[in-house]
Amino acid sequence: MAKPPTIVDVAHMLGVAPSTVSRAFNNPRILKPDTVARVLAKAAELGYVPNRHAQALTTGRSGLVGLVIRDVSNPFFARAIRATQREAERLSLNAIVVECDSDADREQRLIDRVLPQVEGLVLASTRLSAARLTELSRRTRVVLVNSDLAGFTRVLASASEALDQGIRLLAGAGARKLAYVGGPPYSWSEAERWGTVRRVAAERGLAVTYVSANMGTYGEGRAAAVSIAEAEVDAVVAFDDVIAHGVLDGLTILGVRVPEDVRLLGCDDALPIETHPRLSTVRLDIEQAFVTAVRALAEGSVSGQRILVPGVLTVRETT
Amino acid sequence: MAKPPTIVDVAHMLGVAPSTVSRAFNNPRILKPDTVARVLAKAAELGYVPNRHAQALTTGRSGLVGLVIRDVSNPFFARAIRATQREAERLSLNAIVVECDSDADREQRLIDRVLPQVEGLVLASTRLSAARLTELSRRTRVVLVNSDLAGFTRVLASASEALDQGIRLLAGAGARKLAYVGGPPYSWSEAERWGTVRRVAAERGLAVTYVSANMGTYGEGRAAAVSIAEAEVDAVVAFDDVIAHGVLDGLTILGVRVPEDVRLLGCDDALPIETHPRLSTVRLDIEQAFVTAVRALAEGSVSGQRILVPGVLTVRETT
DNA sequence: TCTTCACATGCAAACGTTTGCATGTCAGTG
DNA sequence: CACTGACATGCAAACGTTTGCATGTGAAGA
Repeated sequence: MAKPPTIVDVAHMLGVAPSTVSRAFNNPRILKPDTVARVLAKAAELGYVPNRHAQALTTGRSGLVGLVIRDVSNPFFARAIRATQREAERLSLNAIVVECDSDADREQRLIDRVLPQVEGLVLASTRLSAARLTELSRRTRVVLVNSDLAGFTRVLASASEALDQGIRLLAGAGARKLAYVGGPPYSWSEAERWGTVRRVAAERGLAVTYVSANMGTYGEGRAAAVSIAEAEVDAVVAFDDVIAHGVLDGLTILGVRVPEDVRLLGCDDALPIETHPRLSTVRLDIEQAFVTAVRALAEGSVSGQRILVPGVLTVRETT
Repeated sequence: MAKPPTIVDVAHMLGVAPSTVSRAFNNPRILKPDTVARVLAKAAELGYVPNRHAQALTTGRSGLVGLVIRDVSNPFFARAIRATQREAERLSLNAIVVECDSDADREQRLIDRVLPQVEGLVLASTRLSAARLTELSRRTRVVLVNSDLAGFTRVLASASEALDQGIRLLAGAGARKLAYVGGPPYSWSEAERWGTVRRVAAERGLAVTYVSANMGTYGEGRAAAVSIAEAEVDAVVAFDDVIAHGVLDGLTILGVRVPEDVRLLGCDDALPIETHPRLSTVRLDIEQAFVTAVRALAEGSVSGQRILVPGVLTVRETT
């Protein structure tokens, strides 16, 4: 691990000034093409790579964005990570991923830690209070995903419209009693989904019972199946696919057939696997949402706009 | 986003030298306790936070480690990311995650990009050639996970022993014909697993057919079910749980019952969900593996040791 | 009372870039 | 042939730390 060559090394070997080398990389058009070529050639020969720390120090730009999520094992966030990283790559950035477990204090702590290294932060379904977010936005650029807080640039992956369609479909197929298995409370997604379910159910004259799966785990979904079976509903809408799969498994164990006895609709469409029968769901355009978020960050748009990215109903075998 | 206070601001307000402030943070014991207290208090009051870029420039330490993986949506890597980040956190580091899709060139490109920012790299199931790795190790610290290359510090999450047990269990239950559904070729894990299956099968006098699922996706697993059914085997061992679940679904569609007609054993135990019947598998200690890797990096142990982390057989309902 | 030394702190260089300004050259114009 | 500019490049300061060395202080020992 010999120490790498610096801009000065390259400059000396060529008998030019360090600034010339710097410009050959950052501002080649103001140099004589021949000079640029010589510098680049020599740099390649020596294996010169700019020192990002030094660059960051002078320019204030570190080339890093932070992505703050709740749970890496949730497939939703897998898609989020991939999209974020891909877009960052396109913008010559690197992404640093932080998992913070639905715990606001931990989230704050971890954010404080990455803060000094990043140019900006994408917060997915953050648990931070409005006050803390405002404070945060004074220290760095912030873009919110799936949090609808006025004044912030925010991207919302909306399931509302597709869910509406889905419920009408269920009602059309004869469903009268509905259960909604809710996910993490206080999240924008939960509020939007539960709100939509309640509203549309009311419009269509469907009864709806609420069952909770606060942590959003598979196990909770399976446990929820018991109360669902007791409630003798015709259809279930779940907060997301992980929960939906839990419900599916739970119902199967109890001898309830899906979709014959009960129809089931999930949300996200992010699972790396399928089950049998294949789950009907709302496919969210998570990629689009995070790509948009990263772009907004990079552009430095502190515009505070509210961007909605709609999902689409994907009917498979459980409805 | 007013520009944050620097060490010099703090120093001036207190009438001390910048170096004193620096020492109050990094080397408090050589200062008068009272001074330390005053500095810390004033720093807190001003909201002073050390500039990591400047620190990185002088010390050469960026506080960042890179984690290079193949596929974020694979649950194996979800556990890897979590463990890495947690351990990094404990060591006051941040982790930067890079997904590179089983593509050596892309991997090289992305590594080159993060290289200047990180103190070291954890490469999980890398696709890089030995030559490239050697070259890489001259430029930064490298720890390998699930690649067994002599000379490098490497951590191996081994399924061998547990797989051996599992196959003996299958044989004991009367299995005579085995299928192995292989994952990404050229990976150490694949070599170890397939090697173990073949060896143990031979020892027990079992016939074994190889079916491939090169990309390691659910869909390939499901497709593989067809050839499995044709081969009329008694038991299937799959490279990992994602594939195993695909196989399970595929077999179910074909009317083959698991475990009655065919027994099924997966590997990893990382899925955020379960299916019905619950999958028997080898639970790998992925956390332990990555925690070890990060520690080795942080300690700067270029010792080149080979660390084996064994998995345990977890019998559930498919065997 | 003078010397010695430990201890606490200050000074200034260094880390590797970027960038505003100064300088030098040369072609084109009058 | 002198003058103006455009153009290419050099010079040096700045970014915010860390750290080896120098300095100043006061207490302990002689």
